[in-house]
Amino acid sequence: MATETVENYIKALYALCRESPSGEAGVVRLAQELGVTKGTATSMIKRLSLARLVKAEPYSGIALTAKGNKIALDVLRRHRVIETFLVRTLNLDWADVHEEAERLEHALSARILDRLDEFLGRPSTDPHGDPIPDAAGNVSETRSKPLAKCRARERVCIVRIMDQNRAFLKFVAESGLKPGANLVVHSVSTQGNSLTVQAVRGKPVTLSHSAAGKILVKIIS
Amino acid sequence: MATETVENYIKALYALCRESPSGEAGVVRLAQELGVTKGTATSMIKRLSLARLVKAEPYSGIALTAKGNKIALDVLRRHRVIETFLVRTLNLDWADVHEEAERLEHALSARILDRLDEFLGRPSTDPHGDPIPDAAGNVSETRSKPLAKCRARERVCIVRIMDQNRAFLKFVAESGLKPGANLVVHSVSTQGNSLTVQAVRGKPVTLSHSAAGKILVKIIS
DNA sequence: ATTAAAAGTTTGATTAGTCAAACTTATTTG
DNA sequence: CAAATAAGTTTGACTAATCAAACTTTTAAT
Repeated sequence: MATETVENYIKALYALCRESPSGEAGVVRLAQELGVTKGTATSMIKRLSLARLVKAEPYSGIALTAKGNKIALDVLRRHRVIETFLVRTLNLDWADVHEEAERLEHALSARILDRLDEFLGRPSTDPHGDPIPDAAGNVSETRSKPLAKCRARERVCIVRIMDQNRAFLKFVAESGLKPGANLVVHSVSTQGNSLTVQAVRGKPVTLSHSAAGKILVKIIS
Repeated sequence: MATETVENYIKALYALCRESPSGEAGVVRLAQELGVTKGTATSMIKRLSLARLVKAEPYSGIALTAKGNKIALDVLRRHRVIETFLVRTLNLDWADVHEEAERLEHALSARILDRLDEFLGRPSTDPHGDPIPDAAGNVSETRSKPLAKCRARERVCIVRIMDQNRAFLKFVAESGLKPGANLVVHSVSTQGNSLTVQAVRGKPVTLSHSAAGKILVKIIS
């Protein structure tokens, strides 16, 4: 079994590879993400490379191997099942659960994970709308687009919030923009740097382009 | 915060001090308990002593300080709340939960612990009958005596099983001797090395003296 | 009261994970 | 394109936790 530290590196690499267009991660960003120096990250990458969890040539990009990917999905599954449990069963605040899950995800055995998953009714997404990989590592992502790309008068349903920042999540929740909420796009500013939406029984909310970019929606047919 | 390793040393020391008549623990037993060499245990004791968590002179007994005791009770609380959750909510087997709780107890924040405790209705004992210290570190142990000290025809209620061994717990459960079960002591062998008991709606079970010594009971008035 | 055994300590080495700082390679940008 | 900057690597040192093996002290036994 990978150590807690290794799991954290793998998880961070998974996220970085996702959001980078090349599909590869860099040492400096990785180090930032984990709060270590870049030298530390380099030496860890060397270890992961030796263990065949990542593919990395000196002075070039880093990518997960199939083996590394499997670990990433496993950690992600544990993380998201725990988040769901903390919100649904223990009534923890939406905005707080990320940090808590971060600590617990490494201590969960396969057996407990499965019991927890069963107890929760095998949820397909966590409270942020992030898909929960199944035990085999399959992820089914709902087709969606950023709210930022919507046009005026479109009716949409929020699918996912792509940000774990506590302040942002608190704002999103207070505006009634949690996953599952139905919205109408009121208006889009001419320069496209903000848009106003209204939840079914809520007040109109104006969002910056960057905020609307982190909210994924599907169009209601 | 103490590291996971430190928490484990403290917890083991707490148990050893309890069961020793002098109230002090020794390095060799401690090392055995934790699966490390005695040299390792010695050097850790030195560190704990420096951190004022234990009181220890070279070549003599080890005792927890007030500070060390507080940590021990905190870990014990986390351990026992988790065990209760695993058995009551996730339906894990009585005999398996100890090892699982061992891994989880170090990853539980105070906030989650309290929510879990609340969710479970603030239980006073875990599934083995071990008392759960409250958040302030108070433990209320039910007055009880070992089943081994009972006489024939006494009616008793099982309060606590003082052993985490899986095989023993499986045997105890299969014999219907879980905490809360009511028994009649049928007979006590002349040499006192075994005794036969019968649960209310169960078959008679014969227990060795050592097994009966690990089962704590209270007399039904 | 010696001496053998058990308990406890010390020493030197190892692995995981980390940092600071010097260094090298790649990428920008004037 | 050359110089500046950013990205990545290496080196030497450190802490936590561990082991094996030599060593010392205490305890038990003859």
